[in-house]
Amino acid sequence: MSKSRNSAKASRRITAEVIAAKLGISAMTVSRALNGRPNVLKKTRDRVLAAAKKYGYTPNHIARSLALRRTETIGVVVPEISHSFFPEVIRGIEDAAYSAGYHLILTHSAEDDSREKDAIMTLQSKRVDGLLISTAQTVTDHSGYKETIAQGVPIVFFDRVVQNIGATCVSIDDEECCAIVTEHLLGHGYKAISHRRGPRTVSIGKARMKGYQRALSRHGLAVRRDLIVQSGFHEKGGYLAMEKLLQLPAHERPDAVVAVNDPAAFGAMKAIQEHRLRIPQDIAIVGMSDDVRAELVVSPLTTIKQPAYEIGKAAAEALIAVIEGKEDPGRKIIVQTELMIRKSCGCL
Amino acid sequence: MSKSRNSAKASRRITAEVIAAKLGISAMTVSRALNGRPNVLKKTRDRVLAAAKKYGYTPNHIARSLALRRTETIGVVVPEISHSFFPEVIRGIEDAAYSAGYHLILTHSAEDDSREKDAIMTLQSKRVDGLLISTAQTVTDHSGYKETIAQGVPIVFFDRVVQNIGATCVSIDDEECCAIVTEHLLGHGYKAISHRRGPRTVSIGKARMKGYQRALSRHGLAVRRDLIVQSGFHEKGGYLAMEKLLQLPAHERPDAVVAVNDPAAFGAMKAIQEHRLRIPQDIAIVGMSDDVRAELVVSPLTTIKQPAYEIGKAAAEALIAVIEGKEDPGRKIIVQTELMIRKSCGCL
DNA sequence: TTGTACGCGTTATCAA
DNA sequence: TTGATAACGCGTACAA
Repeated sequence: MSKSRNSAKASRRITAEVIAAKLGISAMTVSRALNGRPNVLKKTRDRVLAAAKKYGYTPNHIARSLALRRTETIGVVVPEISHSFFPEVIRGIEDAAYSAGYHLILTHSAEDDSREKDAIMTLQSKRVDGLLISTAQTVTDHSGYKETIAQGVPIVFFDRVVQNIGATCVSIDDEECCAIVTEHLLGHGYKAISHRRGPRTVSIGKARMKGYQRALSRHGLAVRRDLIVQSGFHEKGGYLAMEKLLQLPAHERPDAVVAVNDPAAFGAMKAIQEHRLRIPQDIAIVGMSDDVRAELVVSPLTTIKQPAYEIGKAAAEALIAVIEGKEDPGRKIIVQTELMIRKSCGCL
Repeated sequence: MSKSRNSAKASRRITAEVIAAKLGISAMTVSRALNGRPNVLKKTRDRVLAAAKKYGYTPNHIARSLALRRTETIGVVVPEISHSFFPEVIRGIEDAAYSAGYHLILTHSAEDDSREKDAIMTLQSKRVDGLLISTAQTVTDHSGYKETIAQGVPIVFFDRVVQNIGATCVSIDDEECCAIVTEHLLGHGYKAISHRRGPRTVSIGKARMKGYQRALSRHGLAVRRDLIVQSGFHEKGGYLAMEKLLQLPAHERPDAVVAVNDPAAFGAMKAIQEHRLRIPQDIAIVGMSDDVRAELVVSPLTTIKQPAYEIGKAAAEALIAVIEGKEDPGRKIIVQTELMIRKSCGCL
């Protein structure tokens, strides 16, 4: 009976032990009752439940996590939050997590390598049960991911993935999708098709580039290096890349453009319009990702619709399955897409 | 020396104690070194840092949180994630939290009362240091919030706020903003101005309604009940409400519409166009929130720009200040807005 | 400057 | 069915 014990007693925060004392039972029984364990007398369980409600007892998950070495929490790392694609993905993640009783710690890397690394480290410190990552553009070194996996924290990549390092990957078939839009243009007679390519370091940039090339080869067309310009994933890059291309003499200009994603396409469209050229009559253009703005711009954009919500949901479900040992890591999950034909490709 | 201790040693997870053992010092010194406490020999600190890196030691924040009774984590509850407004708010929150060394647990209520309650409870179980909430539409009872605050968990409401219960509130001046757009229409000669009002249970719905009425009164116009129709916050509601209004005989129809927000305005616009009426010539319309689509629709929407990012940032900063005892709870923070004049109001 | 003992609130384990 | 004890891994307070 130390004095500190006495003085604290009055304002003591309610813990399982406090409830137990009120009821003249042990903390262990309180814990068992609240967790729905079978080995508790129904009568005892009812008394515990009533007391818990009466005193407003909320079990301390932190202590629980420490004892169980499980937090029922998933760490999420996205490169950006505002881009309309990610909020939908996050919604899918949240829904799946909620159903399974997991919570989300959300971080964003702002496309920055070191901030991503930092986020992953802190998330590990917080002992998340697993990680859901879409890589930042500047990431080139994958050893950090491997280390994390080696330490027993499973990773599921989505959208921007890193394959063959033991992590499950969820994405669309980027190569195939880009081949589809490119073929769509080829099928309508376009010959000089240009590509606004994405960053070389990001998986989807590389894959889409491949798809573009594959489509051309399949139609017996040579790949013209001068028609491939790096643009990044944003409007500005798309605009600048298109500007550059429009400096070419008229007969060398492309008659169509495959942009790595919709924002890049919007930028390119702006450049085309500023040059007083018409879409699709003078230059046709297609994008990828089905941004909300795609159907609203002056010449509605033909694009590939990515089911963002489904990607998030599938990724979270896969991660939880791995966490709970119901599934092995390293799977590749491909989510289905849809070609949205609008006016910008000139075939309507 | 129990046997379990021996057998576990080999695969033991690296803790401060493990690092300490390797170095022949105590766990406490490791802790001190890693937390940058002054009372550690520089030489010792360097050895600890090196060993930590070598063995890939990441301090266990869960244990730390338990000991400190602080998690450095903020719980966020938003009614929806996809609506373009909230992602920007979340980005602001994340940035402010990141700078201050806090993490975010993100939940969404899906506009559902009980799901929100559930989220708040679990968040409290996870012992977040504070809560950032934008209320769900169906919430009518505020006693849950009060209880949470009484238990010592500070709340900051943003956008959809609950005033006078001891929580800091961050929002735009909804009443004033709605008065401004309404006055803008009145100033350009519109007489029969209709309102697509929001849900009665949500603070911003009520405040905007008031602003609309105030502007009318100020111009000596009576409020016509038949021109006020509830629409909710979404396109569909805006559409249905407008449909209803267009059933009125032509001379009783409004010549302008003040929508509670942009999505509701889009819905209304759709209805107007389906009736082959022109915007703004036949019916002018203004919104509120500056959705990304506002400037892209056929008749670009005049609206109030809400600085979503700033709202999130201000809310997170205020919460952290309260958590760290640097500020008292209960403040009202008003974020500045901007009137974006486009074509839909007919004054360009 | 460094180490020891103990508490944070829960659960696993084993005994009753 | 229930209880006592010892972890989980860290930080505080005090002693050395």
